[in-house]
Amino acid sequence: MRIGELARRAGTTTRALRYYEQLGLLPARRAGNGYRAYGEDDLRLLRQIRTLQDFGFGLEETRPFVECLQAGHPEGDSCPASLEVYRRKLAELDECIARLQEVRAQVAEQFSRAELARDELAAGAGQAPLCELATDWKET
Amino acid sequence: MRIGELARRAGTTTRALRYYEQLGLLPARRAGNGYRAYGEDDLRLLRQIRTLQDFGFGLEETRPFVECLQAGHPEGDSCPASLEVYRRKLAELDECIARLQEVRAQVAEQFSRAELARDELAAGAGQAPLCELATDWKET
DNA sequence: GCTGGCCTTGACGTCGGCGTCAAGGTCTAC
DNA sequence: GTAGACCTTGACGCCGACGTCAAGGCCAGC
Repeated sequence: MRIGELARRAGTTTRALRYYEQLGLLPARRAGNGYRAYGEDDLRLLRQIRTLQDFGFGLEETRPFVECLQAGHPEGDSCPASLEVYRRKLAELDECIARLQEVRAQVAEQFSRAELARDELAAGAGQAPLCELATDWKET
Repeated sequence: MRIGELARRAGTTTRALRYYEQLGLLPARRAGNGYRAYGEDDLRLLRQIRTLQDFGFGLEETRPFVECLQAGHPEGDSCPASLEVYRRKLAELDECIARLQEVRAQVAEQFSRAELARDELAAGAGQAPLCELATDWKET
């Protein structure tokens, strides 16, 4: 299988595959004419990479999984190094989610405060004077 | 006030200030010698920028707030455009948090599945045969 | 033999928010 | 007059994961 077909079957681009090879992540054999030659195993490696990328893993973080598959293990996460990456990622996600939630709370607070201030200004420009007049009328 | 002092007082760098000016975000008057000259108002603008940046706002997203202050409003979020940015940001944050939580759940699932598989392999190498032998013993 | 579709390497561009260096001007204090 | 602390502009570097273009090689079908 040549690079174009592999890219199509994995739903990615030839440029990405060349980039992975450059990183040593997905090395390719070469045909006699210099073309990259891939097998079905490479499709598995590539799918592993893409799956993890969809989870937000950086390419370097996918390396243990790829190497695990290359070593002949049944799954990319059958190796301790992969499990360690899972653990680190979970901690990272928890921290990130917590930070975002805190930020969300602060932005929401600023937002409602600003809206309140706006409403008070609007009230001050119309309602309050009218009320004063109204009370004046009642008292007169 | 010159650029160095403003940077120190706002807890940022001169490079950042020059960059903001380049974006037209924080324009500076010039002294006779060509040095940038800032006032206390500029410190307020800058603090507004930094606060929003800490919330994860991009520089372009801070622009409505800065322009609002420059227009003489009491707060950076006293203008409709700023409130709109708040709203967009809240929606963005919600979406981002939701996506991360979904990813977290999927990674956690993969992780526990992988750990289970590992434990079963470990068991398969020792415990399971022992159990079979144990039942054999009972039945024999 | 020629068109068209594949492939090759190399190299520069992208996005954001600056960091960092270079070469030089300005002002103050001694 | 000179050291040193500030300032100026300009330009390249960085991070990650590629996109995009250029110039050229390989191969199948007509």
